[in-house]
Amino acid sequence: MSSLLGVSQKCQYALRALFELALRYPSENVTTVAEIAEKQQIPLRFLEQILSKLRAGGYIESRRGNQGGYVMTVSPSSISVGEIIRFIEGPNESIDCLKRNGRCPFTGGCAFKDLWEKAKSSLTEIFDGTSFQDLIGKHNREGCLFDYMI
Amino acid sequence: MSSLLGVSQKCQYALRALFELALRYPSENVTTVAEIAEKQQIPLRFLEQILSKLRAGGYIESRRGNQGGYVMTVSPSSISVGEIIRFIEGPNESIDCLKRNGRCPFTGGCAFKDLWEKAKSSLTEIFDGTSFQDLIGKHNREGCLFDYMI
DNA sequence: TACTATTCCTATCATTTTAGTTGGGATTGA
DNA sequence: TCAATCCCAACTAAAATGATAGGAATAGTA
Repeated sequence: MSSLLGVSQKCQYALRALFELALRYPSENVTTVAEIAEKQQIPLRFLEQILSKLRAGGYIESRRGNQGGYVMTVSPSSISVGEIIRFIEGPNESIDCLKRNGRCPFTGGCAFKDLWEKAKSSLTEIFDGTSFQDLIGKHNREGCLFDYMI
Repeated sequence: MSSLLGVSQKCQYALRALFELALRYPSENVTTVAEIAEKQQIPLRFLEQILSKLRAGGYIESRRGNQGGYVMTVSPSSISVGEIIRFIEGPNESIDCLKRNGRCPFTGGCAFKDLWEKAKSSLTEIFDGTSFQDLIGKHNREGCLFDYMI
């Protein structure tokens, strides 16, 4: 990663997978990992781990065994993209100034701190302000193919 | 990196080093790598490489040999933080959707693309809108110590 | 000239992170 | 019973990160 926005592939997979399940909400039919993997072009065994983690976080539920799969049980409008990013990426903070007990080279405060905070809060605002329902709305308005419904 | 804002340690060092030189602008006296390293708490040999790169980019100039060092030759008001971040981090793009020829899982367009673009442009706006002169202004207003002047 | 402080160039390296892969076990519906 | 499916944990290959090291080139100074 490197250019400003730091969102790992894994996290992008998680978001796409959750989006795929959100599209089916509030149906109680489960969707298999294989189907999500195919629709969203994610390596299947890697996706397994990601869905397992999302399940642990309470964002989705699973049904095991034959005819099993995953299903979203909370409303897509109640989950924001930002929440999922934080959940998947964890509490890592790459900016020294923003770390707890981060060291600033100047005792009087660092010239960059405000800037990093501003950038971070701007992203937080955008990502926390976008729910999966919003994504679905956009998706629909732009006339994407619902090939899974055909 | 990992949590939203993806700015490497190396890049933070580059920004701090350049800021340190900007503080001395428009003086033509050079500053040694050793002094910058000490003031900004950056590993010296690593900083050497970073300054070398900034020089190649035309942001600073060097004087070699005894009594040598680095000096800023362009106005701090003409260089933005965003420009330096891009210069140091390079053209890497971690978001699939934003890559040239990036593959979106949906042929009709990806539900996330707009979101990534919005986030990216928000950061660009913030970082490109902040020059090193702005940082110095902030630094001064907040009463930081200019211990190198004492 | 010799000496020393400095930047410059290139290679190497250790650690961590990333992005998976693999193997096998547990569970369930038919 | 059997096949489809999720579940768990370990392993791994590649890349990125954050340096470290050696020595060459340069320039001021005695």
